[in-house]
Amino acid sequence: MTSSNKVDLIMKASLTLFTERGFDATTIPMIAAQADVGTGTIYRYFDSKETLVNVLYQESVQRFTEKFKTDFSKISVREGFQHLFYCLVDFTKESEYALFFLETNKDAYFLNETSHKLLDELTKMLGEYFQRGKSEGVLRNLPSNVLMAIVLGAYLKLYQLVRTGSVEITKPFLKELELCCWDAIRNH
Amino acid sequence: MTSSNKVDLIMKASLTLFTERGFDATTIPMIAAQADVGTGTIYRYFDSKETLVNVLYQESVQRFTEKFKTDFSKISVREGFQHLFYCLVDFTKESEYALFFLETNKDAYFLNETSHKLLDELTKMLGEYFQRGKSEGVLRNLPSNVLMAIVLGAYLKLYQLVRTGSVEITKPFLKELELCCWDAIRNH
Amino acid sequence: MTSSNKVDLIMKASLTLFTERGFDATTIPMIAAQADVGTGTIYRYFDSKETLVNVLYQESVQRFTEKFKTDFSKISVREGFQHLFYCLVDFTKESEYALFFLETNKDAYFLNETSHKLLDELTKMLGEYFQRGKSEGVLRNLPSNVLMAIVLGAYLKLYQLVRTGSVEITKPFLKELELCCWDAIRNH
Amino acid sequence: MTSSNKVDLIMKASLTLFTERGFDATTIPMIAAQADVGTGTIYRYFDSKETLVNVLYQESVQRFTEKFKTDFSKISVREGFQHLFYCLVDFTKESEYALFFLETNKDAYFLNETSHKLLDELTKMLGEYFQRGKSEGVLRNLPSNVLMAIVLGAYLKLYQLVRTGSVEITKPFLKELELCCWDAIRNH
DNA sequence: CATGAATGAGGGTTCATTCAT
DNA sequence: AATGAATGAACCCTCATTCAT
Repeated sequence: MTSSNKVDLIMKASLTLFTERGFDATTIPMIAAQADVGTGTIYRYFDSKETLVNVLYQESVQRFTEKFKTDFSKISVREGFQHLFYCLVDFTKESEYALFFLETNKDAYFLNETSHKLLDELTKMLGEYFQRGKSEGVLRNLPSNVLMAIVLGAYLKLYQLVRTGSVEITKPFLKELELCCWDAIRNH
Repeated sequence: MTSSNKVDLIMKASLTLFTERGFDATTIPMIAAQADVGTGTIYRYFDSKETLVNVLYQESVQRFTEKFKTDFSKISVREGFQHLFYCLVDFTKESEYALFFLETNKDAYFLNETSHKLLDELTKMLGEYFQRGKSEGVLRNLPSNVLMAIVLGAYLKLYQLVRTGSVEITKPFLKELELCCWDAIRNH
Repeated sequence: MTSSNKVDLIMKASLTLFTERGFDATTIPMIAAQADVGTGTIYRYFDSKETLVNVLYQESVQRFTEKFKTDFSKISVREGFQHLFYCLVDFTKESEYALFFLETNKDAYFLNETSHKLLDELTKMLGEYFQRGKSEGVLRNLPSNVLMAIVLGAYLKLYQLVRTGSVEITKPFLKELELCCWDAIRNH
Repeated sequence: MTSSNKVDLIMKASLTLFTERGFDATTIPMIAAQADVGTGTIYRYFDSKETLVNVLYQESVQRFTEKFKTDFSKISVREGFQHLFYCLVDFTKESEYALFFLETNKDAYFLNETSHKLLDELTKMLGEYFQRGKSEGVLRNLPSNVLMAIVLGAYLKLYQLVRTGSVEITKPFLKELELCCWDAIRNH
């Protein structure tokens, strides 16, 4: 009933396909078939395939950024990490394909300026958290982007296993995973 | 010796381009230009673009597998991990693009059965190592593929930073990274 | 009266756009926007884009034919030519784009039989006039369609200059032009 | 045997189709079929459909300009006109479709800067001729572009009749036509 | 052996036309 | 009656693949 019904179908289909096959291997006819709309319909809502992928990317980054925002001054570095980790978990729970922006290399040729800007914003927020952790001596003294890469890279690869059904998510499992990642970056 | 020269040129060019731009965004003329051969020449040595990418993938996996093979009975779990980690380091040192097979999702549509089989072989070897670690109580009690995902995911994402020049590799840096990864999966 | 209002809007918009951009470069949405109606509305009044262009063409030819009709027996060949010339002038004065049917090559692929028939009717009338002029020895002894082509071709090309603003129309200017054309075809 | 064999086929086919049906109504598959080449082949030699039409246009204008160039100081205005007229005749004799640039409105959206420049060059040459004619009092005192429009418009419309086979060209016929056009613009 | 000109299937995209509202 | 969202055929163009040289 909502006018954006078709838009949602298209975005959901695109997100899945882009994540599974990549931008270039995903064709507009594929998306149209998956979304059960005509190919022309996609162009009623998105100027081009590139626009579509950027909208998707930006929407993902923004939702994650929103979710991640919190008053870090009120929580410890340890709690901050738990917050980050369960943001990732919640985010991927909403959609198996939501971490699309993590799979996409940030210098992918199809990303536009807005996409870069939004990612930079998120990166900055994450960077500030990691910086504080290092200042307090709680986190390893490695560049923030390295700490991020370790956590996000590990989680991403892990979630690919979830998608293929090789691994099932349970509460205790998540708890242990969180510990893994935390142990990877904290000072011992 | 003479003709295999061209094969090498083609494979090196392909590896770089596939890793940098992805399989679909890389065209045969691009590879030919980069390798400084005619487009037709590529087809003299490889049946198709898909064949080429699979040969490349398999060659990568095999070289890595070969490098990884060692008599684990003679070393501790801790030493085994160091072996694994420095295999990754050595491998990427040979070519920035060598980890192509790690960047390629294992259910990528263009991988054929042989590629899957060779990857499975490597996975099995890695699995055995992780299994032993768990049996000895040294590693966390998580599925082996999860432990692998954490280590490889982290290293892979990290190496993407190296390729973009955001991070520089030094000996002490590698040592700390190795510890990160080890701390992520070992029992505390 | 009410619904024909929309028809008029659509036809006026079409005439302008078809003349300015050509049949193929003019889209139905363009016409709809220019006429300030919905795209669907155009199809309420015209079966198809081809129907529309033919109705337009026929209407133009018919209006011109009506204007051109006169009792030639009462006027001289010279006066007849002035009549023809000022028919062209009046016609273009009504709308800069009215000569659409002259700009359209008569073997344009989109013209249907009715359009051809109506043009033939006009051609016949013009032909009779030119024939008489030749019989009386006033006009050059060239095929009538040739005499027509000279006059119409010259006037048409001239009017394109008017549309681009390169030339301004004044009474004395028109008088001289008329003489040009007359001198082109009369016997000297 | 010449390497430009295919280029010639494509250009000839394009010229015909663009002239007969217009730029927009002519599709690349049509041109390919007419030229008896694959669609891809066209893109080996021409960047785009727009490039193709511009090359064609420029080639036409240049060949005509070359033909038209002469030492006007050595001939009278009357002789100059004969030169112009028989340039048109020769030009169209080489190919029925050679006057493509006359059929194309000079503000057609697909013409690029080079095309405009070349046409301006020709226009300037023609303008100088007409100017001289007016200075000497031989030609009517009308703007040069008007005099041009009359002659070129008349000839163009005339040649469309030739293409449809409605009119046959003979030497005496041409001689009379030349007189028609001359009488249209000369001072009486 | 090596090449690159030639090809056509299939990609992204547009737009004439339909139809539910 | 009027609309414009939805559609898919057909556009322009690319590129994996072939083959004559």
